[in-house]
Amino acid sequence: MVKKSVQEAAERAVRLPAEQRRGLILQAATAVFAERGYAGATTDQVARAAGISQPYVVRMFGTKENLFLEALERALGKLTGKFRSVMADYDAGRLAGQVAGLDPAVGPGRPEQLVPLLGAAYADLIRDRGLLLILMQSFLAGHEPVIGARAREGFLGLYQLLRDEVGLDTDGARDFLAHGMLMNTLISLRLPEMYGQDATANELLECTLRSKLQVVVAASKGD
Amino acid sequence: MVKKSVQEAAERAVRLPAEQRRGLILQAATAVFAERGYAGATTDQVARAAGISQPYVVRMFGTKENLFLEALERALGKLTGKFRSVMADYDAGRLAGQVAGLDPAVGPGRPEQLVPLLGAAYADLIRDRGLLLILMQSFLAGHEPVIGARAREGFLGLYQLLRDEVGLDTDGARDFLAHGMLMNTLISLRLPEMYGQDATANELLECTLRSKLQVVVAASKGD
DNA sequence: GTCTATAGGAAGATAGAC
DNA sequence: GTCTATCTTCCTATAGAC
Repeated sequence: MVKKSVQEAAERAVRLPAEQRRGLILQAATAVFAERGYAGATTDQVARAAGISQPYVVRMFGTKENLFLEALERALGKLTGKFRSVMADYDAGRLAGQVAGLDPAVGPGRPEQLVPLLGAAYADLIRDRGLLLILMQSFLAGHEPVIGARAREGFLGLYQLLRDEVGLDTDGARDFLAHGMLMNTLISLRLPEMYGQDATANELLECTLRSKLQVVVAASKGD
Repeated sequence: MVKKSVQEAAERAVRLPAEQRRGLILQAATAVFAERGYAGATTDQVARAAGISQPYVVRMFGTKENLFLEALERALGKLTGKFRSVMADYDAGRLAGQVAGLDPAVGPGRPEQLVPLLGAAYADLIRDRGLLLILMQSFLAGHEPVIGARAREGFLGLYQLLRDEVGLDTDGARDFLAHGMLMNTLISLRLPEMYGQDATANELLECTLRSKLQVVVAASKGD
């Protein structure tokens, strides 16, 4: 029966190695949770986004809570990974072209030079749809016993990274986090999608995102 | 039957004028939505918090969405109201005791003097449990068609207030919002409740909340 | 490795009594 | 002005086939 096999090809997901499938589901979950929050997202929405059936999502991750946790873990890992790789590049002198005066001995020190680099790296992460936003959603889920606890740890971990590895002082780390939270808020509010349509929104976006505006606007519009 | 009347007194809400009841429900809704988000909160939780039945909540506000909208409206109104009253007090010279050099002609200008005052006023709003957090929850609900739209408007309105009424420049308004978003995030994460238990959390809280720490910690612990 | 069917349990909203 | 009862829809999770 040709008809049946066509139907199957359309409705049935191709068999994939479990690890690869997990990755795809986590990616889909990140996007869905980022948009709708932990409570607002359904495992069925994740399943559709990943192109598989709802029970299979649950089967692979046990519970919705655990799925969120794993997506959160992945996001935290990618963020800290990116930050550390920027620092490694900087310390190895591989960013010579992008930084004005590269000698921390004179002029601005390493932390001060790293801040704009890390800020740009942060904004760049929005390409991975939902990565920053699922973090933000976890921060707003402080009342959830398991997820909230992990979110607290993760947030404090970021602060420690800024302080101990980047070398920022207390106020510097705070300011970096503050601007990160503002960026997340603007993205969550979907202001980048209004770019060009509202003068106030434009002003705020330009001033907040500076060099990374194009990236963020493009990513938000589903590029 | 004494037993029955006691039971009724315990289970049945006292009759209240509709307007007063609306206010109580909105207050309860603010707290519940602030904690669990729009999607995560249930009308039943709001009803319990307000001491009435779930259908009555729906009866009074039509839909859960509309209940959230009205609570959001109230929060936006209280916030802008508080900011404007601080400005009025400042301009009328009623804050002489609280500001160092009060003459905008010499030293720091009006906007620069207002910033810490508004910051303290902002932190003070946490006394009204959930007021700041329901705003934050609305910002994270950008995908909701109605609520998201109002949240965008509200956020841009705050930016305009800072720019046009307070008189901050673009960067000043951005920084103020950024630190507000950080404060909201810390509160949502329940870090104030950890105060005294974690060195890193303490450092971040002290540096972010400065003079208002006691207020925030007390309010978070349910005072 | 992936699906269909479905149990079991909320949650929002309505109807109608008091 | 406020409640109880309930309809309906939706969602997580399980069972079991292919």
